[in-house]
Amino acid sequence: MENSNNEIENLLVICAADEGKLKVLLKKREKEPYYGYWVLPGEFIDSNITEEESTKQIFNALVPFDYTYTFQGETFSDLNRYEGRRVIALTNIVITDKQLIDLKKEKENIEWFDVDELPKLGFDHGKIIEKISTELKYKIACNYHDILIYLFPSDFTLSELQTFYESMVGEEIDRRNFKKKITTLNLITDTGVKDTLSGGRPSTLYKFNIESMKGTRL
Amino acid sequence: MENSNNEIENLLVICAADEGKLKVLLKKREKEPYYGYWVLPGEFIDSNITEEESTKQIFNALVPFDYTYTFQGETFSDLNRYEGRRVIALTNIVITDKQLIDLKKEKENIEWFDVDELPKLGFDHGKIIEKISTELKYKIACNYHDILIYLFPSDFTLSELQTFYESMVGEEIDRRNFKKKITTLNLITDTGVKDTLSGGRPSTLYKFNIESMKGTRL
DNA sequence: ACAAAAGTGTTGCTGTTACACCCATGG
DNA sequence: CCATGGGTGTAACAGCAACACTTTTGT
Repeated sequence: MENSNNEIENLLVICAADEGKLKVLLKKREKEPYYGYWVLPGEFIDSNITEEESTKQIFNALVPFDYTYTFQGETFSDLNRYEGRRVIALTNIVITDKQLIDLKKEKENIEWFDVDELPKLGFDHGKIIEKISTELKYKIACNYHDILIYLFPSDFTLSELQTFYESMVGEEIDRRNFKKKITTLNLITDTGVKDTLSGGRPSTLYKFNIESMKGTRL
Repeated sequence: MENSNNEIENLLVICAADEGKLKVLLKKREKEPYYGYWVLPGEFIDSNITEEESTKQIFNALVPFDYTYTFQGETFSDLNRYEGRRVIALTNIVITDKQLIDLKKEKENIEWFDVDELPKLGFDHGKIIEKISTELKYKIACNYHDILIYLFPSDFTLSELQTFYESMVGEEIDRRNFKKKITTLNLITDTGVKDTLSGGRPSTLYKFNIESMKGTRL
């Protein structure tokens, strides 16, 4: 066979870290099928648009600025995954900063959800998010530190980072040992600023040392 | 947009371990474009065949038995990757045993190549193999031991395994330390059989302990 | 007897775990 | 002054790296 004919969609899994949890941005669907359900933002693509352009386009339809980091996820191709038809879903993971999106969130039909506490999802998007978040957790657990830079672009406290890290690897870590680990690896720098928003003693705000993190793969 | 129209192909990266190296099975192309070049075996797919069926079909067109392990690789979608058209390439990595395929190789137009010493390849298949073999190397380096079971299904010597492992992680390891590592993890069992084919003292043949390896991810 | 490859143990080092008390702030 | 959360050091242990000589076979 020298030709074929398929429908393709590009789905975005837009991720951010907040309150020590991995969040994903979902959109409330405005038409049938699955009217009113939550789904991953996406669009059908045709053979004249690149995956990257499509990703940017979907993202910009939600918020008016650019993301900093994206990479391809698994492709889903079950025969009946889209209303009985086989629409192949490419997925792209977009890492962004939750605060940025919150600032400009005038739209009522998009919302962040904790990946472990999802609402009712349309199509097979529940399965997709589950697979991709598992993959992300493995990557972070396997010390692909690069991803953390994008999840924590601005200053953060050690507790924030630790809580997030713990939820990714699924186990608790001693505070002192955690600090030792990342300071030994030279991953963070004290910004000199303190955060007084928490209940007790103000916590130091850190930022990542971008140089030390490039290619720090286990 | 609620419909789209795309050409899709499924490409197989069929892998085996031999002489301590990662090998990939290529096919000599029998028509234009790229007549006579080496390419990944594959086929165009349509919306009525599953990815798994297609993978099996492509594999069986080359050899008359089944593979034991397969998983999805990256998807390639550059606008002009297929003769100026955008044909989206799904990839599937198939892990098999080189000896099996050698036994039945009556075909002249398929051949194993070392992933680091490839011939002239058609289309963008060089780039595809490079990306996927890098990914595979990372997985093996990150202790996804499962893959090794399928690359070494039959008895093997420690040197064989070590040479292969070294070429995957890109560094040399002390023989004693390597043995210590995998015996501590309980990964292998002495089969009692010796291999007298090498030059010197006969080497012990081992097999993997399948039970100990399930989910041994870092 | 020699060449080729396999087999084996010990020591130091380094990174990891376990663990508890004091400090700075707000109410 | 009390509640809340943040900050810090040390000692035992485990896993990892470095290292060289002996054994078994074929020729």
